[in-house]
Amino acid sequence: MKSSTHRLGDLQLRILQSLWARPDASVADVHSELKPERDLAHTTIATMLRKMEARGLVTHREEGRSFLYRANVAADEVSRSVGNHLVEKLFEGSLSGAVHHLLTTREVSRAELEELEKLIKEAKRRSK
Amino acid sequence: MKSSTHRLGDLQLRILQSLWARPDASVADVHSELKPERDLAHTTIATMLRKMEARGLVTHREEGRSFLYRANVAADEVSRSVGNHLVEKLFEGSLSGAVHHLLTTREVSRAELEELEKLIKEAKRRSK
DNA sequence: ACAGAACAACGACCACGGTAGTATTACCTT
DNA sequence: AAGGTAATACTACCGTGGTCGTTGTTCTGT
Repeated sequence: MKSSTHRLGDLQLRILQSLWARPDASVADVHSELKPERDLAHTTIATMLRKMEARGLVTHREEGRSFLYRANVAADEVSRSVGNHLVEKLFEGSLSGAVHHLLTTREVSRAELEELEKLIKEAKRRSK
Repeated sequence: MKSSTHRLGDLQLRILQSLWARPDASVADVHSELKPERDLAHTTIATMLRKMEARGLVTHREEGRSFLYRANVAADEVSRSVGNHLVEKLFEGSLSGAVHHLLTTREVSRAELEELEKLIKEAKRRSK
């Protein structure tokens, strides 16, 4: 729905993922969750969230003296947008080209291959 | 091999694609090829190429009074890097998650599905 | 020989992701 | 009441993608 949900920085994406996992999250919540992987200042998270709110990615409501942030874009929406953009730009819209590349350049377990086969069978059935 | 080939802007990627299609290309070549889709100034391409050279993405050699640019990163390398980065960040490393998302949110033709099945069979055989 | 085209070099500017320090305010504890 | 604590607001800064204009140089056509 929203325009250009694709260009998202790594931190923004990570913050969104943190928000998707819960109904609400304060700055401190997000900060402490990200602490192990990225040792950022509290204010960095706060600033980022404010910037993200300005772009419509999140919203907040007041709860006492804290803000509780909530994601304003769905995980589906973002992955669709980013994924499509990638396939479009990198593989000229060819899905099989994209998948082929993923298959040949990554380690793919047997289980994952089986899973993929199932997915494709299902897609075929659906498109029937 | 090179560090962080992943973060590439749209224009940079487009320029690389243009370079991959030929052995050498002058600024004018790239500019005229991109003209229909993006009406950019000649200097924009030149500046971008210079910046990209500073980052090791391309190289140039002098040919008379023009520069002939050549891609210094392989197409494979870039798509692998970008693709992996995406799967990592967006689907926590799950390839099937990524493919699943692509399958369910895009229009996929029957022919493409067949193509995918073939790819998977091949991958299974190879991993045997 | 001179005007103009072609081209690289350089600098400028904007947007934005990322990062954080400082200021301010409000609350809590002793 | 005072001092510490926790929270947001504001400002600033850097890197970089993207976009050009200007300038200087060199080549070329008449």
